Amino acid sequence: MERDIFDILDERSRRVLNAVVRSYIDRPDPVGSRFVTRKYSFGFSSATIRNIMSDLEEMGFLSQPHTSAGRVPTDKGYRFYVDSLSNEAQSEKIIEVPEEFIQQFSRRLDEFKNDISAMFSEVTNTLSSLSNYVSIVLPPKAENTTFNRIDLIKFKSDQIVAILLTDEGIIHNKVIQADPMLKQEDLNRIADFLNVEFSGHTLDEINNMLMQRMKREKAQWDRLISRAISIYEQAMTFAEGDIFVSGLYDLMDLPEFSDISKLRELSKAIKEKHVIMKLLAELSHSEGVQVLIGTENPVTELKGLSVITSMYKEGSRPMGIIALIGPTRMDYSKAIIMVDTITKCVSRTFED
Amino acid sequence: MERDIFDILDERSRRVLNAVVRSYIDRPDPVGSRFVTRKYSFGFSSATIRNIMSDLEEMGFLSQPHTSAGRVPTDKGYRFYVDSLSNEAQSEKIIEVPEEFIQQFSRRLDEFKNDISAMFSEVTNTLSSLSNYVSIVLPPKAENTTFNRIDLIKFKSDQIVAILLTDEGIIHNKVIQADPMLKQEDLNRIADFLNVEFSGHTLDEINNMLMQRMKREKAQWDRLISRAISIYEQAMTFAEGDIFVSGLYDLMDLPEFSDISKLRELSKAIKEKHVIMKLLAELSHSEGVQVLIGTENPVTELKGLSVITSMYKEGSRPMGIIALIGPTRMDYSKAIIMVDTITKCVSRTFED
DNA sequence: TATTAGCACTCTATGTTGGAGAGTGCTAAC
DNA sequence: GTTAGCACTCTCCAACATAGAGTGCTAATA
Repeated sequence: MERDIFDILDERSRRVLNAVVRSYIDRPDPVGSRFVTRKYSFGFSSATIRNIMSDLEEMGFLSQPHTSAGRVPTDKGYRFYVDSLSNEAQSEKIIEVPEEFIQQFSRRLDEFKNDISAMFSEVTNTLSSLSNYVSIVLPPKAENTTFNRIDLIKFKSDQIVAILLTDEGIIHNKVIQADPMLKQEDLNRIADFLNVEFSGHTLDEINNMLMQRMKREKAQWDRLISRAISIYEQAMTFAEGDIFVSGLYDLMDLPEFSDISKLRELSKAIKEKHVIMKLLAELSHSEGVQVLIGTENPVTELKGLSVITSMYKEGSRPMGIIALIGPTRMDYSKAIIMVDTITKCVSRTFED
Repeated sequence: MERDIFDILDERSRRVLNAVVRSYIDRPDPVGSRFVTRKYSFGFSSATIRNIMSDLEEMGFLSQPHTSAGRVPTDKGYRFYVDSLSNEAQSEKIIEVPEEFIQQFSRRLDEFKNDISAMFSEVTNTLSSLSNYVSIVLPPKAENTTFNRIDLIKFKSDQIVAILLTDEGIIHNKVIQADPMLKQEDLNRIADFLNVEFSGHTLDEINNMLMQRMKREKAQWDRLISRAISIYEQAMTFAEGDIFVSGLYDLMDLPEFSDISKLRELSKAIKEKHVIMKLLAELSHSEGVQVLIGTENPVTELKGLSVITSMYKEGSRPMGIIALIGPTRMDYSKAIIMVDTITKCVSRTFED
C-alpha cells in the first residue's frame, strides 16, 4: 500500500509535492508554480512544474481553492509528506534534539516525582509552549497501575475515607458511605486483609481475578471480609482520571482559527473527555509515534485537525498517552520529534 | 457619594439612562433617541430625549461611537444602572428565582458532598451554562479549613505519604521525603500526636499559634516530636488549590469577542491563577454580591470586562469565592441574581 | 518526446464611488 | 419647556473598475 504511493510518483513529482507541502506549512498561502521554481531551485521552468502540479491535483494530493489560485495540500498530500518524512528520518537528515535539552527536561521532571499531576501539568505546558499546539496528557489508566496499599480512615460517623496508593505513586482518595457501626479497628482489619491479598497486583488483575475469586469463596469468609469487598468496590469507582490539557489559546493565533468555530468544536471535544480519551486510546495501540491527519480522524469534531500521539511506558508496560493536536497544516517534522522526545523523557522518569 | 449621582440626575434623566443601558444590553447597537421614544414610551418627542441624552453624554454616562450614531453606555453609565438596580431591588420588582430551582440545585449539590471538587465543577458548569459568561470558583483557602486528622503512611523506603483530612471533607495528600529509618510505628506515633494537638483548629491557627508554641517548647519534647513538626510542615506546603473555571468558550459567541484578543487576555489572566485569585480575594472582603465594571477593575487584563463576585460561607466563616466574568455589556440584573442564588446554595450545602 | 515561452483567461483582493439610512444638533415656532 | 423641521454627518453596502497572481493551452524548441 505505502509502496504503491511511492511507485505512482516519480522522484520529481515527489520532490515537488513535498516542496508544496513544506512551503504551505511555512506560510498558509496557496503555492504557485512560479514560487516553487524560484524558492526550491529545480532545474525546470514554471510551466513544467505547472504540469506536474496539475497531475498531483488529479491524483488528489493537491487542490485549488479556486481556478487561478495556487495549490494547497489535501489530507492525502500531507499524508504523503508525513510518510516520506519518516522515510527520510531512517536514512538521513533527521533533526536532532540536542542531548542537552533531554538532560535538562528529564532533570526537571525528576523534581516532580513526588507529585505526579504536577508532573503532567509540566509536560503539557512544555509541549504546548514549544509547539504552540494543543497538548494533552492522559495519565496512566488506573487499571494499569499496581496496588501498593489501601488505608481506610473513619471520617464522621457514617463516612470512610479510602486512600489507595499505587507503586507508581499515584494516590486516589475517595469518601465513601458506610455502616456507622464499623469502628476504626474494623477498618484496620479490612485494610490489612486487602493489603495482604492485593499487594503487587495491578488493579486490573484485582478486578478480574482476585475479586471474582473472593466473591465465589465469600461464603467461607466472615462478615468483615464481605464488607471488605464492598468497600473496595466503592473505593474503586473513581471518576475517570483528569486529563491534562494546555495550549488551546495558542491556537487562536493561527490563521486557520480566525474563524473560531473550529476552536469551539475542539474545546467542546476536550470537555467531553471521553471522546478524546477513546480516540487516543485506540490510536496508541501500536508502537512509536502515531499521526492522524484531518479526515483520517474518526472523531467528527477533529476532522479538520491533525493528532499526533505517543505512549509512555514503565519498562514495557504501557501507561498513558501524550498527544499534540494542531491544524492539518501543522509542522509535522517538528511536532513528531517533540512528541517523541517528550514521551521518552516521561518514560525514563517512570523507570527509576 | 452615591446620593450625589442620584441628585445630579432628575427622575427623567435617570429613566432615559436606564432605558439606554437596558436596550444596549439587549442588543449591542448604539441607541438612538427615536428608538428610545418608541420602545420605552416616555411622554416626550425624540427631540427632547435627544437633549437629555446629550446632557447624559456631557456628564459621562453615555458616549457616541461617532457623530451621528446613537449612544452607548460608558462604564459610569453601567455603574449607575447597577446601583439603581439594587435600589429597585430593595423597593420592588426584583426578579425572583423560583424556589423550585433552589431546591433542585441544592439537592444536586448534596449528591456531590463526598467529592468536593466534583461539586465545584458542577457549580461552575451550572453557572456558566445558565449565564453564558465565564464562571470561576475559588475553593476554600486551606487556611480556613479545619484540621480533622492526619495520617502518615510509609511508602517505599524513603518516602512518606501524608494525608490530611479537614472537617469540610477536603483531602490533601502529598508524598514527602523522610528519614528511611522511620518505621510505620514511628509514623503512627507522630500522627497520633499531631491529631491530638491540632484537632478542631483551623490550619491557620495551627500555623500561627500551635506550631510557634511547639517550636518554642521543642527543647522539652523528644526527638520524634521535632520530626513531627518537620513532617507537618512539609505536608502543609501544598500547591495553591486549583481554581475551577468554565464557560470561556461561550464568550466566543458574543459580538464583543469577535476580535478574540480580549478572549486571549482573559484566558491568560486565568492561567496566571494568582492574578485572578488576588483580585477575587480583595474584592470579596465585604458582604454580599460585589460588582466591578470595566475600568473599575484593577487588573489590566480585565479592564474591558465586568466581574461579579460573592463569597460562600460555612455559617459565618468565609470559605471561598464564586465569580462571574463577562463583557461590560453584561446582563447585570440576571447575573447578579444568579451569582447570589448559587452562592447561597453552596453555603447551605456546607452548613449541613 | 520532453520542455518551455508566450498568451489569453479566470478569479481574488483592493480601492473607489455613490446613494440610502440612521441619527444628530440647531433653530424657530408652539 | 417642548417640539417640528431641516441641514448635516457618518456608516454601511453594493456596484464597479483595476491590478496581480496563477492557471491551462498551444506552438515552438532542444
